Amino acid sequence: MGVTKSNLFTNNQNQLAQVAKVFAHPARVAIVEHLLHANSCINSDLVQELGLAQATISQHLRELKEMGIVKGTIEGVSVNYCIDAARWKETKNLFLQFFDRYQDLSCEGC
Amino acid sequence: MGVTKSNLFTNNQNQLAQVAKVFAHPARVAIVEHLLHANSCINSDLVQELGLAQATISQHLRELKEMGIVKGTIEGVSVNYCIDAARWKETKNLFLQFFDRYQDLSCEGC
DNA sequence: TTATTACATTGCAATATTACGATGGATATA
DNA sequence: TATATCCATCGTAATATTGCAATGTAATAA
Repeated sequence: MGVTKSNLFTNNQNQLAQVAKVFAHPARVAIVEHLLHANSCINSDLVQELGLAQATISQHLRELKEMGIVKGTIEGVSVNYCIDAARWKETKNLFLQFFDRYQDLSCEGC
Repeated sequence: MGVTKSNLFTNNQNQLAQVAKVFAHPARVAIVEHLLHANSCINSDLVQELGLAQATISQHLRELKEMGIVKGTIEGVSVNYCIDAARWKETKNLFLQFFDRYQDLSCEGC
């Protein structure tokens, strides 16, 4: 019926899926990459950079903020966005652990 | 209007987003983890393991196959699924490169 | 005060995703 | 041949996501 049955899965699986969702859209990947590159920027920079409407950028930034990967600081009229370094490391480790958990990939059946 | 504007982004960004989509659902994370753990299994194993309907598991397996991370081999009546080791490494590296591309996270503005 | 700038939020339309029952094809077994 | 098993696909329903115009808010500039 279109609703993910989160209760069937482990916390770790749900957590990884939720973080993966953040990177599951090229606009958000682009925003994160731009922030990593530029250290910080404002909404209108991203509108220029990506070519999406202001409202759309704002919405993607909101999701990134909700996930904690990005944080915004009010600076006069504008809001300065940047990567939350601590959360970035956490996220990175979540993926690293997932990929490193199994080293012995030896499929006999295939 | 609800359609991702892929043309606005780089190949790398679209590629990463597409792979991330695979992990953006806990059922697919669970399937991949089970396959990594068990080396290989059949559809009905996953139905038992996850508690989702057979048709739903089949659909998730299809997406994993389309992304190349999982491959299926016909074995008598059933289909034996396993992780494609080469693709797994590629995917892992895609994420590692993304996370490693920027080491100097020093936000002065925030 | 008025205008401008920078964003967030809301509301809408289009599309995508998730889930399952039902059906059907293919292979094995009695 | 008849029956059972395994699984892909189709059709359907519910929900989620994407994108934008319009509107609202708050701070600054004229």
